[in-house]
Amino acid sequence: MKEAPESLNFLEQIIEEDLAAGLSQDKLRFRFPPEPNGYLHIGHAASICLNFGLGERYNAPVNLRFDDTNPAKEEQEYVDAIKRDIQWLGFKWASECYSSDYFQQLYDWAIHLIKNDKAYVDGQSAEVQAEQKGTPTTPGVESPHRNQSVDENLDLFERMKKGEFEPGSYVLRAKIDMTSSNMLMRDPILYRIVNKPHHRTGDEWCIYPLYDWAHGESDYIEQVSHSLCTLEFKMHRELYDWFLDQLHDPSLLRPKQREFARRNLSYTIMSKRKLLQLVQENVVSGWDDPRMPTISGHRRRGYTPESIRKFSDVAGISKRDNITDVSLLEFCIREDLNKKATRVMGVLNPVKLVITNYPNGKVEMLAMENNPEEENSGTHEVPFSRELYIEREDFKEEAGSKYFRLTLGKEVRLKSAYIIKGESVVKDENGNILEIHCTADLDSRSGSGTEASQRRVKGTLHWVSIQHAIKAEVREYDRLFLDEAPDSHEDKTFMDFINPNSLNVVKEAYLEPFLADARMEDKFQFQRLGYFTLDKDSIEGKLVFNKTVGLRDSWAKQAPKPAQTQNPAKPNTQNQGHRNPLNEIQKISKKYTNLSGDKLSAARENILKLAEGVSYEDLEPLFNTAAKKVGTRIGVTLALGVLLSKGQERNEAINSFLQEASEDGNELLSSEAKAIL
RNA sequence: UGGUCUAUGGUGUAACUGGCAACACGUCUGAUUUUGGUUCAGAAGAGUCUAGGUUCGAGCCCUAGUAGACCAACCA
Repeated sequence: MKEAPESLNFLEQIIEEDLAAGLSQDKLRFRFPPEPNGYLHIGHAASICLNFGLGERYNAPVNLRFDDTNPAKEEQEYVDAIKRDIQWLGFKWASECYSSDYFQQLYDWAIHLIKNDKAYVDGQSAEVQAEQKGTPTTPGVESPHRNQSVDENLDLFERMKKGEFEPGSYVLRAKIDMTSSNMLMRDPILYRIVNKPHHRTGDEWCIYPLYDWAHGESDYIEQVSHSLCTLEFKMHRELYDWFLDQLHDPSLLRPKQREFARRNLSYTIMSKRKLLQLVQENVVSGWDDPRMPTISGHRRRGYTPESIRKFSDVAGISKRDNITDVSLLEFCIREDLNKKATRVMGVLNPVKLVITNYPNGKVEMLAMENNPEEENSGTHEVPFSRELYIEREDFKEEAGSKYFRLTLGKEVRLKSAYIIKGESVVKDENGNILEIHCTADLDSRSGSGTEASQRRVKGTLHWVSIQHAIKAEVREYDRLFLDEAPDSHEDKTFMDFINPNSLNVVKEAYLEPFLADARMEDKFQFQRLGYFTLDKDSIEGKLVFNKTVGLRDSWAKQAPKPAQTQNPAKPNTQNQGHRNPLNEIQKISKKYTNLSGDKLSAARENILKLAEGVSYEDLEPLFNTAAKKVGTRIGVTLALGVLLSKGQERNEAINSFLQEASEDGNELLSSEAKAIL
């Protein structure tokens, strides 16, 4: 068998190259390095799946490392939540590491830098130092402390460590290059003083390393071969390498930082800081609110680990900015749940249905398939009786032929039960429907094998027996934001796009009694409605269900849209400049010579129409289009014809362009040119 | 106005050392269906940001543009 022509992402290609260049595969090692200052979200899931996926692919260890160098923001709660989420996704880390475990080593290395005259203690204020740093376009100036003696630096750093100074009074800086075009190389800070207890080291330290000093060195200590991070750290690579240059022992592996684009999802945000704001301002109920893009939010909502891993896998990894449509995530969870979820019935917006020819007091237990997607999933029993609830939207007194549901005089099947026909309605004085009366074809019971049971009717409805139904709360969710990219607007913040209707609580839904025994980990499909799972707010006798995601609904698409699902104004990240008519013409023209017949004349018409919006000033530069780009020249010729007919004066440029075109070997071009010459 | 990175259907990714742009989602048909679900069959949709160049041949190479992202926290 030939190997499948598998395509590698660019990071896998880099690793393959390193392997080919002599890196031994058993040296491969990865890490996932979250800062414990918030909960993990779906973007982190991409990074987790990437790193742990590489670990699985190359049979290499993957460390979980908490980047805990800022005691002001970090908490044990977050450490615990992060571990829980990674485990839930199904990954096992080789070692649980903490940057804080390396504080002593980092300190020793800092001393080493000072002794080599590569670092110095600066006692200027943050403002002054910022001033001296310059801007991306102007070089910085050196600190007056830059050339202090090694001994003085050693002494000051020692006293920083001992806690003799106030926060902000002194920092340790690397001595690199205040004129570098990379701002991070302008004598970056290695240590600052923070008088806050650390969640692991307590009061042991009062100086803390900054990210750049801690991260690469931690990678080095752990002998991580490939340190993968998001694109915003690209600039840090130069510093990462500089630090390693100062202390790398050639007998040890030297870590390599590479960057990939973070995963963005449409209609949500992926910033821990902003998610924290949603939590703190009570826009959501917490980090695990089912509307949150966090892993814990998705879990609570009913997503499976498999679906999130599938999503990360199918979305892939690259270096370009992206906004992945949520529909891809929704596809992944539906695909998984379709195979797993137990089919049940529940009515969220009930209206009473009376089967007038069904005996009062009679109860039948009907068999209902647990999962038609799975052979041996079995059945469970659903009680059927004279009085039922069905969804209000499933009945109309009269409707067009495209409406497959219950109307007066038309037949539909009650799922797993009988075929019924609408007969009459009972209304209150305001015209609201109180009851629907129907008759059942009593021979048509599902599975009875009778001829009537085989009859086909257009629609099938779900239902519950009123007398047997259990009541439960059902929470339905919509996207949290109304904008596709809520945090990418210059004039507005993400808070301006909060969807006021993102949560819909159905206080009293009616569910089949089977659901009374539901457990937290169960996944259900409420037939025709969507996938649901128990929420943690459930208590004995008062269940709460979360709607994970609806079923695909090709009926709803035809009907008028319920809400703001579409957002016509595309913020689109990258403007490729196809907007103006001239660009359109160029685009059409390119393939002009490949066209024939109707398509050709349509393209010609199109160009002529678009040419109405083109100015001569814009068109003229295209006169010197390369000779072999015949299509483009035809387009230009056609557009020029339109301009001339509108009164554009002929000039030398026009005449020589047309002359040349009319003599061209391509007939299409020459004839168009001759026509207007 | 400095530096770095990126640019392929509506979206996300492919295309190995150049060889007539592929896959998934989404969209639209049709069939199947006791879920307007699923499944199956099919269709439409880009000629690869622009212009020039090298080449028999360019999404891949070269040049010049354009657009977007990132960089001046004692955050990570």
